[in-house]
Amino acid sequence: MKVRTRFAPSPTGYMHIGNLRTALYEYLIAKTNGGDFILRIEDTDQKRFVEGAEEIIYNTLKRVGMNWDEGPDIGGNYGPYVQSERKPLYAEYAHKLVELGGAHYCFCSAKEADEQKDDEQNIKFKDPCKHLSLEEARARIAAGEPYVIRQTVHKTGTSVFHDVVYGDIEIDYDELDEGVLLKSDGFPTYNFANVVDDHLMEITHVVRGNEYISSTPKYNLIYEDFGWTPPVYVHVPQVMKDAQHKLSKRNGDASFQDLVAKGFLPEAVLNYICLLGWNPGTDEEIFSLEDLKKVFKMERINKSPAIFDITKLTWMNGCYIRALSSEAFHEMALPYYKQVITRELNFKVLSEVLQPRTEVLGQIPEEIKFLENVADYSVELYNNKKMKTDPEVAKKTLALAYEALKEQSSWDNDTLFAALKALAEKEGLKNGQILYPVRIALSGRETTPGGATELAVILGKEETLKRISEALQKLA
RNA sequence: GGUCCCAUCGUCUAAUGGUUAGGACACCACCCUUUCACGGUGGCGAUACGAGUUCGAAUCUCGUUGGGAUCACCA
Repeated sequence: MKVRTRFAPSPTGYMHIGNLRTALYEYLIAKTNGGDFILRIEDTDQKRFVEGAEEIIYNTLKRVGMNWDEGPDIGGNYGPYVQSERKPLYAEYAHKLVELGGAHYCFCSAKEADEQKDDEQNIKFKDPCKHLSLEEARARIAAGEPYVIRQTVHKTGTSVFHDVVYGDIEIDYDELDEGVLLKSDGFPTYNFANVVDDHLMEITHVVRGNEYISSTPKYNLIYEDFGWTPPVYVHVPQVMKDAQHKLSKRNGDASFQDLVAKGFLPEAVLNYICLLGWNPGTDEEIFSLEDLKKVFKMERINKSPAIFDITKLTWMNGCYIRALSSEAFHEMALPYYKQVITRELNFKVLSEVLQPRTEVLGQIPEEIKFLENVADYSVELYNNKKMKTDPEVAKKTLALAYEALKEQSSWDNDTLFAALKALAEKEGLKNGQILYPVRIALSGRETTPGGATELAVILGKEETLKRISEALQKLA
């Protein structure tokens, strides 16, 4: 049987990290088994629908290269792939389930049911409608009375099911509540739509967060009552913000699109989240989606929750940035340059200097804004013990450097560095006594991406000489 | 509260009864070096606790503690 997995998000306007990781695992389980990955939109809750949310889902999956084989936009043999378009189907199956004894009509209001139950005291809603005869129930429906269809838990004892990650799980049937399957607006709940669709779409592996573990026996009961075969279950642990809280939009935690907006590369984010709760069993950590298709094994998914660590993602993003071709990096970095730079610079050299130093693209503007303007700085900066410089030394060496640089006709790093090095030798100075002050003069900062001569190349001859003479005035 | 699940360095994790408990991030030190970074070398640092089974336990069993999930006409 062909492996088929599905990613079934509800369009609530946001793709969070845990969701994306679930999608990744679903994709990989399909692709490592030569199967199909299906996209299904679960929009049965009309109140939560967010305009444009579907687009975010499509764009995110496309951005990371997880192409779906069937879905709302491209169709397939098991459509439609949007649950609101499948509405009549659920009603049909729900009524059928009533006939099969797996569900019953209920005329109680949501409020009535809610008032009866008590979580603390473990009191469940006991539906009086359960005892209505089918004829009576149908008569009331025919009379126009609003109703829902509730699941009937008709078994006792212990339900056992197997999960790829968690092993065998046992839950007593009397723990199961008889939840609503078909709402009074005619839409199914997740609990029902999910089972019907997974069956009709021939989904073989259901991958979802482990918060569904406790309701899985209810779903299995539905499969059983219909005479259908349940899927293989792969419940995955939560992705946490810290030991107590899971990542969520409410906490203001970063979504995939937030991370990308901050300058994280989609490939790096995907690589990182894959390793949250899964590992290949080797020491390797850097994996492209193509690599993962070769090494992923669902049996190696962990049971315990994993905390999302932005520091490690940042490191990994740096790895991806360094692995970029210099052209690719340059192109990606350019928009960030433009945020703070209006003057003409040697951007090509700037990119060469920045690439090994950049971990997140969003850091770039802050790192380079001194190239646009030198912020006011204290002459104390010229004090550096290791370089054996102070404002007095700087005054002298900057003047020498000015003259030496003024005479240079070719303006590249090797030439400039050789010239200043030769100057130091000639004057009996340490390299640093010239280079350090020049770097301060050009940047006004204690540390900079690149050294003195690299900054000079980036700034160009005219601006370099201008900044050195301004520094000399400051030191005078 | 009932039920279910989880528990190795700060974090992500490896070790499917026998390892000086391994790797990665972070941190620290040193090397490289025109500052910073990159790169290299090294260091710090964990089996939650208590019993049991066993020649031998991070690993199996039980208990304790801690955490999480679930108990919607949300998914």
